Amino acid sequence: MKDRSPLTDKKFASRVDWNLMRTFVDIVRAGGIGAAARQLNKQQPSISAALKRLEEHVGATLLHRTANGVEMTAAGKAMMALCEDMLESARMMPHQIAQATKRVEGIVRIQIVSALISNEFDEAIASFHRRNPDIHVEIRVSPWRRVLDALEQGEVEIGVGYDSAVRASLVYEPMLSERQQLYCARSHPLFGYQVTRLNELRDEGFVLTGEDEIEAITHLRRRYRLGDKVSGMAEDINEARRLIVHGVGIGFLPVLSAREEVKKGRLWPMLHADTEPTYEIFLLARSEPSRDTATQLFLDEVVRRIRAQRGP
Amino acid sequence: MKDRSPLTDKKFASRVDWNLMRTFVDIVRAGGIGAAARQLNKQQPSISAALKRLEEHVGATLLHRTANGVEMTAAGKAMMALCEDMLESARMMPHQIAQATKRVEGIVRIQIVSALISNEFDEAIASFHRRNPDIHVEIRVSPWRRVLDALEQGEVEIGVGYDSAVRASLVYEPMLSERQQLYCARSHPLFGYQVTRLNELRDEGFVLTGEDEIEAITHLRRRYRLGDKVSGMAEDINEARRLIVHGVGIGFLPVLSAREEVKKGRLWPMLHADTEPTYEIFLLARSEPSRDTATQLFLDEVVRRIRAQRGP
DNA sequence: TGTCTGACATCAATTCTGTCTATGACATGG
DNA sequence: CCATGTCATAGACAGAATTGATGTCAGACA
Repeated sequence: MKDRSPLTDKKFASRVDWNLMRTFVDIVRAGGIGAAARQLNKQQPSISAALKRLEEHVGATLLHRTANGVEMTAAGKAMMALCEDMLESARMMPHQIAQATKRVEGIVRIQIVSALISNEFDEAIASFHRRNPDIHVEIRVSPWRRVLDALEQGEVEIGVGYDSAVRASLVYEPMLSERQQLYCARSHPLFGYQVTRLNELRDEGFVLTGEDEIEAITHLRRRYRLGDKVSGMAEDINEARRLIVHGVGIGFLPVLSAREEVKKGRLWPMLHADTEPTYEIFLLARSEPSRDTATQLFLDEVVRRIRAQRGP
Repeated sequence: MKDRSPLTDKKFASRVDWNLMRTFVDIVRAGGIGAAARQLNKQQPSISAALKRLEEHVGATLLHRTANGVEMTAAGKAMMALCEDMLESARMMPHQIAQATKRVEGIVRIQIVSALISNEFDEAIASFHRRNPDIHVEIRVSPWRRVLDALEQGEVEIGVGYDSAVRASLVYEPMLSERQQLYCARSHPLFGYQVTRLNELRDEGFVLTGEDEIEAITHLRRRYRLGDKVSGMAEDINEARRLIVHGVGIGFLPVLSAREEVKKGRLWPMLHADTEPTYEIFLLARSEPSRDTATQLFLDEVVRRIRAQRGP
């Protein structure tokens, strides 16, 4: 009965050294034992031995040692998922405890694209401020490229917007998918008509959103030579909408942000709904280690809500 | 900068000894430092020191030491929640790894009350068998009291049924809430009529379910002196329904189990829907340490599904 | 091929840190 | 007011993890 290693051990959780699980995550993330050792300022044999101990307790090979690093076995992947959960809990501790202990002070700066419509986000801000009245919340509006820059520069903690690529320095939480539509004013000759051939619009005067234009739209415009004739320009969607409503030109707007005007009969969607360009709006933050407690709590709040919304 | 204790530590998760979190759970669950020490076969100062180390790292008092044990502070409660998450992950490891590594063999015996209708449960069994074809699944039917006994005796691993109390040796996962209704057959003079005064039924011949009768119903019957005249008896709901359908007597049945017969016009619900007795059906298992991998995996599967169902 | 490099494993010596024993302080209850 | 429970502190100790040196193996490159 000395052999208390295998998987049938009922008291596994109370016998293993939980630190081995943290080390395991480090090894996998680093991609190898030596690599992990360097990151942790330890000696390589130390990590090697730790992994061995863990595998002994578990009773299965977790990682295959290859000539250039390690790769997870099936068991390793299962292990990794659980270990990452543990890490996530551990990471939360300072923040959660700060919140429970004292009133957290600090500042959360948010940079956001204009005219975003999201109930979850609004509610998250409200509830966050209710729970943490001493945290100062600041919102700035800018074109989406500026949102990304500001985040990476550390000018703000949180971003909301679009991105064409995925940067390692940021984390992306999908918030909602937005659609855009091409609108014209009531005074426009095509008001009330659906346009099927985009070429027909080549000579129309366009209201553009400049730097704030989503790339999908830019491509679409290039393709059909739309907007060669620019009759108006505003980087803020709300202002662009004003220009379009007042007949300065036709132009693309997010459907939700135009809904009210459409209902009032002041804007007309010119394209068939199936052809509306779609893109994802993300909640953005710098990746882990550089977040302070205020930011982390805000992030928790929003992520929790948008996940709850997306789930079902 | 030697002082790297407080809450603002960005690398908290990678500096603390994760084992302290397990110990923390043990202390809270045991209700005191000494008590925890005894359970863990350690000396009291050892645990005391561990808690102190943890509190130092966290930078907050987690537990108030009182004359008879400890009690959690606000910070302690926040900590406890996260530590329990970690423990839960750790507990899962042997089972998850077993599943990932080999085809798990074993047996899961389920004792269940008759005529239970639950899609989630059915699907869970199907998907469980798909993922673990080598695990033998056995289902037995019995009155609810027998379900509880069988579980506690270790005759079966899983139970589904009702309980009037809460026993420490079992864990309860709410599965669905069932309603019962009083039915009569088509041949009955009251078929088609709603009974408002239960007293009127005092002289009716009843079909009873004996030991399988839910306590709420027993009370209801006693109160109105129903079922003094017993004209039929069957512990299996399906058989009781048969007796009622064929006019042996009137009797209570779960609404779902009678639905088909009602639709076919062979049974009639005599009471107003608002007065239908309601009770919870639980998924039952013995508490933690005595579960084998097969049982744990089955439990995971079912719980995951019924939680997903209940959540929204 | 041979050799070089980088990856991981093994081993003995050392350092460290958690544990134990013993003792003290403090509250509660009879 | 003493008995009995709680937890805290201090110093000795032992075991476990880390170190640093060395060994093995696979792939890359010439």
